[in-house]
Amino acid sequence: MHRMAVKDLPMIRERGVCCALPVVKESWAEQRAELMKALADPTRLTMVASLWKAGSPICICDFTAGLRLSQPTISHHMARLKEAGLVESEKRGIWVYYRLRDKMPTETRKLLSGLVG
Amino acid sequence: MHRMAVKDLPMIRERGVCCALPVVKESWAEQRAELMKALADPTRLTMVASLWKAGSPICICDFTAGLRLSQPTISHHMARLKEAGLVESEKRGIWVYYRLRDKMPTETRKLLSGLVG
DNA sequence: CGAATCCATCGAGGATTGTCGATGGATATC
DNA sequence: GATATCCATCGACAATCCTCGATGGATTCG
Repeated sequence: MHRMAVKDLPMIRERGVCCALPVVKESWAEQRAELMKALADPTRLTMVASLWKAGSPICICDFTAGLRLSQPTISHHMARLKEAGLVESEKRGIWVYYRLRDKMPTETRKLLSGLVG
Repeated sequence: MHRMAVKDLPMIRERGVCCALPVVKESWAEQRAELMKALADPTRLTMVASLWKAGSPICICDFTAGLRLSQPTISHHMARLKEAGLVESEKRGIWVYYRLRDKMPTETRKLLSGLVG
């Protein structure tokens, strides 16, 4: 990537006029930040990574057993992932199985790939 | 990616024994979650995207002017990015220029590429 | 039917976060 | 030296988040 050399930094700049380069809020930032928040937790990252690597549904009870957190906390984290559109669930008897969502935006899938794979 | 069909889900499972599949906390999760937290904010995402696309240092005063936030808030967000090892700064007169950090882990750079590019 | 298991939801406590105004240091201009 | 500009830090406030115990619905086993 091309990068401006340090010595090329403007030495002089008109004081009080700071908009030499227009910086505006990115339109996608809000939505993308929501996705990042859903992934900004070690427990949820582990959940996503496990589901990704397993390639098959995992009972939530296995997360409750394997991670060192209470059952409500595990349930809360999984609900958070579901709300973000990352996982989907299916009830099977008294058990509930979670898996990565089938239909995911390409960019989201790419992001997960970079995170986990 | 191979995905187990719904009908292949185990119908019966021994009650009270939930560790059919060992799920353990991923070793990289903690560190990676810190990086995700740094990126889990629309303002900071915009900052990183602007620096990425510009390919050259940007005066922080341009962020203060362009984004609709107070100067201390902009400064705080940038400090957060710096703390996460995503940007580095250089003082030039009374101005401070920020740029994406030169030496960044490959995985981090890949993540940014998927986010911004 | 009664007991046991799995799970989601509720309510609460403590920690973290995003935002701002106020303040002061550093630097350049007059 | 006095003044003005840029910026980081501090203190504070409201909002959000992570975690847990308690509770109740759903389901299965005896």
